[in-house]
Amino acid sequence: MNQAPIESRHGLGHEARALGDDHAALKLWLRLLACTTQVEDEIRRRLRQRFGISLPRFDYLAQLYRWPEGLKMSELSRCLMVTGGNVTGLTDELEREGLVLREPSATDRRSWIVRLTEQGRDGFEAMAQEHEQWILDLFGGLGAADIAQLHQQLGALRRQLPGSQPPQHPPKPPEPTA
Amino acid sequence: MNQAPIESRHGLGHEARALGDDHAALKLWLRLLACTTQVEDEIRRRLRQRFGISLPRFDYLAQLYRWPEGLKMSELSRCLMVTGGNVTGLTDELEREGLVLREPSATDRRSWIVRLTEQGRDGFEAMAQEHEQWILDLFGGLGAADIAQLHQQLGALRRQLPGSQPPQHPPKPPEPTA
DNA sequence: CTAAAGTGCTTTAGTTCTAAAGTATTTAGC
DNA sequence: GCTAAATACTTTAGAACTAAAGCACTTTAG
Repeated sequence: MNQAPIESRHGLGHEARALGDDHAALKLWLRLLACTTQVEDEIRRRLRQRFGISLPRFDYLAQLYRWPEGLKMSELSRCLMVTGGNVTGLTDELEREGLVLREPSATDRRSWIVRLTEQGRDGFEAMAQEHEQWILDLFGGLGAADIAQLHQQLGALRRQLPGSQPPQHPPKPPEPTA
Repeated sequence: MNQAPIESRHGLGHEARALGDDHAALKLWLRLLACTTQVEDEIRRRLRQRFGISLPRFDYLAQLYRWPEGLKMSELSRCLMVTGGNVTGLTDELEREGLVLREPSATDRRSWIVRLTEQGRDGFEAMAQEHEQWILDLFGGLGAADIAQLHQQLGALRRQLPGSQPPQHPPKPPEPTA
């Protein structure tokens, strides 16, 4: 009948890109990818079903939420790890939907400051709350100790990945009013 | 000048979707996502630069490589976790480039069996070898013990994710001739 | 001050993907 | 055997992204 969401919760997934040999790092990578993909697809599905929003837009709103005074489009581009062209498109749509607002920069006439509208802010808060509950559900089968340990180990992985700089926030990281 | 690859190796990345509170599961998820994205982008970049191939196509070839007798398109769709429409498009292009081959199924006239050509097979082997070396480089800063432990912990995470079935291979998993 | 280089955003063309609908063939029920 | 439903692939429209080029403005060097 239909080309359905493909029943993404099967057991195999990415964990199959290996050749025959059993190199540990490769297996680790494939498992890492498989876990992430599985969770991400589930979140994506729920966001669309529950709120009719895509994950990229949710991420976009989440970033703006953390900087109530707004961000330049170039800062958004860096935060979201996407190209500027992509930010232009997303901003166009979210602005059209009344969730964000483009304001001209006072100091640079090339630049825009993007901010959440009140509607965008309220809407995101509602979504974020449920989103966090989903994460708790998805990872809840792990105990608190396992969660902490995984978090710590991924931190170690991250630090040794080439090009890992210490996090550097755009203008300044204000309290997200939370 | 250009809207460059965005200097993907900065420190922050996805690890910023959180609100103000400090829930451990959410932080774990964001870090997991950040690690995966970082590695994946790097692999994607190297595949394109070194071999002029995209990650999706590499994954496609990798799956076929594991089943020398070929796979049905629907099986590929399941293995790669993408829709059938996507497989149709990828197959069209890879076939045009001479890397794979569509053969009619002997038992079902709706169905195609896709296989690597000799050229596809040889090409993939060369790429896969280098690809594995990249992974070793990227994860090499971790010791063998850390790698094993992370692998084990991600296995635990995976098993408790909702809908985790034991891996189920399409027809039968033959030795990949490696 | 002025030219050149740089920065910030937008536009364009093209890839990868999805969901939904369409076509052909097979399978099941009666 | 014939119809109805299911299956296997393809097609279409559209979202999300990228790389590259373009335009407007700003900064830097002479």
